[in-house]
Amino acid sequence: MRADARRNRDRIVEAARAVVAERGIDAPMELIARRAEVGVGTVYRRFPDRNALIAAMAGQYVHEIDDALTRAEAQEPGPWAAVRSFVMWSADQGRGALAAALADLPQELFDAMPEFSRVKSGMVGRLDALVAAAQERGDMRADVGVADVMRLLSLFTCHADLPQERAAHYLLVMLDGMEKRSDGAGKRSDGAGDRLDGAREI
Amino acid sequence: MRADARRNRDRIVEAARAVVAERGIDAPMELIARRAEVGVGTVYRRFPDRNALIAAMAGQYVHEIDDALTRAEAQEPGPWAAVRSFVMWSADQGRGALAAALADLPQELFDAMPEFSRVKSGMVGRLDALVAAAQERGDMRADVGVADVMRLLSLFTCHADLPQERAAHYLLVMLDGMEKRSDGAGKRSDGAGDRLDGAREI
DNA sequence: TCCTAAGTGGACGACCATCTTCCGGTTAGT
DNA sequence: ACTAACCGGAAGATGGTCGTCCACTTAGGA
Repeated sequence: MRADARRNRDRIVEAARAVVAERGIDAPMELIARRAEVGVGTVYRRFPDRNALIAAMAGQYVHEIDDALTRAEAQEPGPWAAVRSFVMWSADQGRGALAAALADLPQELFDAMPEFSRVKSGMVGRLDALVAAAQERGDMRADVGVADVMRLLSLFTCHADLPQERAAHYLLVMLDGMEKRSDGAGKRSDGAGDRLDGAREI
Repeated sequence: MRADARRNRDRIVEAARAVVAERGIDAPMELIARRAEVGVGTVYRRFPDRNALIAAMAGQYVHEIDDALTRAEAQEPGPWAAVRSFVMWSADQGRGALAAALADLPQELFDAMPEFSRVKSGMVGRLDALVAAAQERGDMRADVGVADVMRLLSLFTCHADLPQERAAHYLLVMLDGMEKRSDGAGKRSDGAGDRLDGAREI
């Protein structure tokens, strides 16, 4: 493969990520090509069809997330700190928007990417373990689960019209709300804060 | 207008609301017709084109919201209670999803509905006054504004995959977080809760 | 430098989803 | 019983996206 071709391939995957993040999973190929500063023909030379491109992009993305989780596990002092750090990393740079877009992949395409689902479910499992450990240690409220963490993550980051730093603030507030406090400040005036039940359902 | 025609007209508007809420502003006419249990022809007999239907639906919707706000103002004991009540009413029955869908109306259509924008901005103004009053009285944190209220509302209610009662819980937690507490419990461990700045920008 | 395999852009035909029209058959209400 | 109003849904018109094709360009070895 020629050097310029390699370069273009990378730019295309990069562009696909950006465009899918902001226009959803159905973003037209031409938009992706244009963002990569490349003709449509070039895209189709590298990827047999649209699905192949999406698959390549999703594969790269899920690995990136997986690595981030590994880093958080290794570098943070404890499970709760790791969860926090991972969540904030995910909220960065519109990664949440991409996740949300990928969430409505056609089932057919999803099935065609066994590795994607493998890495993804492994990652979710590890995050789940982290949450459980944090709760075990008493660092985190017991009535929220991975499902809540993931949901808030996608909620706060999948809207292009929500300024990024604002999303980060909301997330910090929510994370803060999930933290267990020993001073009793966690008691809410109308008990609403205690009704985050039904967690753990993935 | 014959009685059955009148009945069908209402069902069509109702169907449009439901379908737009769950499929977005670009939902196909046939889906709306089918939901109303009516042929496409019937829809076009009542509304000259797609835009006319959307406009009728949006007009009805904005008035409904306006009325709800009026009710909240009248029936609740104070401004903060009114805000809470209005927010929770809005979160009900997928109204947030509809609001989100209407948020990306084509500008052209938006301009063609002067009444819609009039009622809407009047409503936002009144809500703003309510928030200001609540803050004046010391019932609500001073560092959040209507913008935050509206954003959270749409955030939590515009996702079909977020179970409704879960969205309501999150909202309650957030509303609770906006409430001013005199016992000092509002002080958060890392100060994140104090960084909700930039409010009031509509 | 020259040569050529590899690469490139973008016009274009095929295809599909949706809008809107139209008309033969049905029905509410007098 | 009569008819003006109404109904459903087939079908033409339209617009947008996919993927192909080919004339032109370029990287990189001889």
